[in-house]
Amino acid sequence: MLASLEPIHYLQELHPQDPSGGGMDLDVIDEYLKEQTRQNMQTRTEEERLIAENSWSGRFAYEWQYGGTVLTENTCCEQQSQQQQVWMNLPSYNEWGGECRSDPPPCSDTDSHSSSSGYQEFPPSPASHSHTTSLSAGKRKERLFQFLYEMLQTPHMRSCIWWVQSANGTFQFSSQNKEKLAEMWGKRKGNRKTMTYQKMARALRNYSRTGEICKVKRKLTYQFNETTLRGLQSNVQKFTQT
DNA sequence: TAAAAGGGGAACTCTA
DNA sequence: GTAGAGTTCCCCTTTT
Repeated sequence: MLASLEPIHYLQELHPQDPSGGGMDLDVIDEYLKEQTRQNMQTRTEEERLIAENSWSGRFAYEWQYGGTVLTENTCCEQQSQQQQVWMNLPSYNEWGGECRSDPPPCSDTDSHSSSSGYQEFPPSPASHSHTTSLSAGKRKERLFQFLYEMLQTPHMRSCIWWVQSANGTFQFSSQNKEKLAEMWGKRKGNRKTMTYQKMARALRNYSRTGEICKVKRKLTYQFNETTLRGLQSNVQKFTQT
């Protein structure tokens, strides 16, 4: 499903480098991309419009759990104008390949295996802003799998994390940029110390006990279970309907 | 063989 | 006070 909306060649054309390759200076790229993103908001490419067929205007998948009182009108509007989150067309349930597998099929069909060098710290600001706002409002905290799902729906994050098979919820971290993603998670949570991939992976392993996410026998690859994925998808649908 | 990744126990923090 | 959800540390094993 997503694969059809997000042909590999699209990404290859946009960002011909390997997502995990490079060893680039992320801070520099970060700054650069922030600037680029601001500009791109106004001049999105035709390809981006295609991929954003089900464009979603800036709300996060997890917000429903906050009871819908997450954002002030101001922050919400700010986000929408700053960040047109691209919302992928997600799979129907019958495409699910079963429960979490420990031995996934070869990923020749990696549907959004990013070639993006377009790392951008996400979100441009809403995370810390809306998140703290929501927390102070006494709502549930954002959970790691929600954060990861959000990142997976963010095209600019494809240098850090991407779908291997969106249809069954399989995703992969970039070996180059996984630490950056972990840092973002740590910042969003407001941790005292810097979050590392190792620590984030520890949290991910805890998910295997609850079954929300399980490890796949492939390097840096994990998989949402059906229920989790369904929940995350339906959250978004609720938002798009309201 | 070394480095990277994966794994898990256990104590700890933070928040609802 | 309690439970949930991580976070942090540490050490070991497996894979590349």
